Amino acid sequence: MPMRWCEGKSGNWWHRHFRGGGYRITMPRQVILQVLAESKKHLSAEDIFLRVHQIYPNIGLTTIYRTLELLVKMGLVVKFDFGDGRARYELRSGNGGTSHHHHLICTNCGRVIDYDEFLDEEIELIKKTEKELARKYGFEIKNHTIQFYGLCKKCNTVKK
Amino acid sequence: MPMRWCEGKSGNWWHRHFRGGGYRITMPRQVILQVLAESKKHLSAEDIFLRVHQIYPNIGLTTIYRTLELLVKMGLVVKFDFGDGRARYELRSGNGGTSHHHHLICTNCGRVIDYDEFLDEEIELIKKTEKELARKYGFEIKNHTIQFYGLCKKCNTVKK
DNA sequence: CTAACTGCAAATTCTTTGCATTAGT
DNA sequence: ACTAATGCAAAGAATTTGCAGTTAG
Repeated sequence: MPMRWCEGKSGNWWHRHFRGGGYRITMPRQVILQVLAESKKHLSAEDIFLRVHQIYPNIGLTTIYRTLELLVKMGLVVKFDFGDGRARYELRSGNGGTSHHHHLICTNCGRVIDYDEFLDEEIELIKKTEKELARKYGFEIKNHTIQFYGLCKKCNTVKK
Repeated sequence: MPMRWCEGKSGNWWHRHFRGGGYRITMPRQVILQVLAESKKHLSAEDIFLRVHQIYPNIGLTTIYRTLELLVKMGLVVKFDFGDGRARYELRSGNGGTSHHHHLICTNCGRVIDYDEFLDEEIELIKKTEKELARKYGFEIKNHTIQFYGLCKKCNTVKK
């Protein structure tokens, strides 16, 4: 029904991930991925549910959770915790390439900024650290997060 | 009753934080801080509750939560989320000095390792980034986290 | 066809809140 | 004494689970 979004003749870029894992390509999954792809930034399960609901009203919240869990397991989506009790989800950078997720979070109002300062240095350090951690602890590292917490300009002046 | 832990004649190091903020020094708070100081590493509210309970059985879980909230607000404790739906708490490094909290988390079994590779570089980069973010976005940065997620050696071989 | 997927409702789990009581200062 | 702090029970919120019906391959 919807589905008009960067699809090749043989399906979308993520189809192989599904086929390969023996997972079925269903309408809910397509819509959820579409929503994630369109609005990219740290959505909560409920955010996703609401947007998905507009496109395809039959999809339940449970399916959102189950699909997100699958997508995270497959590595297509990253799950975050900003400390407000609800998880956020973000599609991994388009296709290949390591994705980086750097957030600046206001602990008072919950505002989240995606920053991009010193990314190159950061990425270099992360890579190095990842390699060393993998070697030393035998971990297979899948992902990482870097987050700064504090008070945004507004909350800082209002001084609650 | 308990309280035999690095206290000067005029009270523990954290007393001034309490007095200064107009907060009372109560038994639950003392015990909770003792537990945090003794076992340092990423405890959940329930972990803390259980240990506190052994020392002083009357303290309720609610008080644990309320005290932790206060301690976080005061900056004495750092709150973490490792993605398993329960928050973890850690006492900030002893006294002064910026504390750094670096974790390597197995997404399968939940094991958490505190790593210490490339800390100097990391700290330097963090400092620089913090300064820049404060300048650019007007944030007053209070804290940060760096976490790596992946499969630990065991979970990786068992290949679930 | 048949096993994976879905939706609903109920259940869990973690955390917060209301309120009467207790205890620092 | 005056209030902050506590404990209990109940409420809330996010996420998970059981199960019968649905659908992709």
